[in-house]
Amino acid sequence: MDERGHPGMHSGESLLFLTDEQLRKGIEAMFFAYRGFTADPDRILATLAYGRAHHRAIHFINRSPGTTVNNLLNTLGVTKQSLNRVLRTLIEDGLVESRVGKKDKRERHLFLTGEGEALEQRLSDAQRARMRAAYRAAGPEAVAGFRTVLEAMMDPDLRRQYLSLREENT
Amino acid sequence: MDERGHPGMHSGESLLFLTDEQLRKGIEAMFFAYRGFTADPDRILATLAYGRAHHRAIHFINRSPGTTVNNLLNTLGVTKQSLNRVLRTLIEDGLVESRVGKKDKRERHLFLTGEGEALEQRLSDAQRARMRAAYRAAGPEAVAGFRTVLEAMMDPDLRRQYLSLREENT
DNA sequence: CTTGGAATGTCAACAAGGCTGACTTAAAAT
DNA sequence: ATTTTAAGTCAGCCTTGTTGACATTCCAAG
Repeated sequence: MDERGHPGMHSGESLLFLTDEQLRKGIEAMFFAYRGFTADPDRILATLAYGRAHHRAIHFINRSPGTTVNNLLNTLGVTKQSLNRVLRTLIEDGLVESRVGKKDKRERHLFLTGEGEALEQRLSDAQRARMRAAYRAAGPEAVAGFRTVLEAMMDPDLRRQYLSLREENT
Repeated sequence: MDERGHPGMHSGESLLFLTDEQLRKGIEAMFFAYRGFTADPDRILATLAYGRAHHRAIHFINRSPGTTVNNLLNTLGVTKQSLNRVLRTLIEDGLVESRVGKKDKRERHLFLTGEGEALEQRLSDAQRARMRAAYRAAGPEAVAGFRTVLEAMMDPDLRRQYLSLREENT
């Protein structure tokens, strides 16, 4: 389709970085990078009979201790049945604790146990090691650009969640 | 530590962008952005009884027409049984054509049919639209940084594949 | 020419982790 | 008192990944 940037759109600036070829490279970069992104935790999880879904739950419970099931549902974007299956095994295995809400007793507030925190550490250490290497190799300016583009790529709802993440609900 | 990043250095410079908190934000950015990244094609695929696996196969066959099954296997990082299941439906549905190799008749070379190309267009148009919006909002420098960090995040094998992608094998 | 190994395809079985739908329980809100 | 909400559960289905076993084809080395 449009192979080179058309100068006359917004201003006179070069839009060469918006060609289909550039976009295709970006798409493939996302695909390959995401594989790397999940590779290290996946290896650890495989030895424990857990999967990526468990990792995600653990990550976000750790980030927001006391979060409710509903909150987690919205963050993860899965059905409560899917989440419940994962959560149940984590609670049975003693990695997550579910406490009945004080104000609203219908709610369950989720916390990592000591053991849960230990696994979270193992997983995020592995994932951060790769991120750290990539960040260090790329430098601070590239990192800023990386984050900017990723934010712009999110759905608005998720971007809001991503940007807020300061709410603690206990 | 001070706040400004100094582009070219690596000794006494600020490493604030390498804190665990910064890394965690990067990790979550990847998670949320990847959701956005796949959302639009997923919606189209859902109406066609295809999944992400079909999209990936179609994408890489389109990128390298005539690629062999083995090549595709390496690129996608799945087992041949998994790929075969997807490939079979695509061939049955007339989106992909499999031609016996001329030099080595054991190999199958894969091509998109007209119909296959049409679907590829629909899917990649949708995906590129989001990427284009994100790129435009972020600007060329951010895009360069985005690509740099993603490349650094890949496994070395995959990075090589990502960077080459010029081989045509027919 | 024979044989070993590579590339491909296929069958079966299984698991993770998505989904929908239906239903229960408890508690809050109206 | 009734309705709505939060959570949990059961059943069943789908996609997409996995292993393992095995057949076929055919190149290439002995």
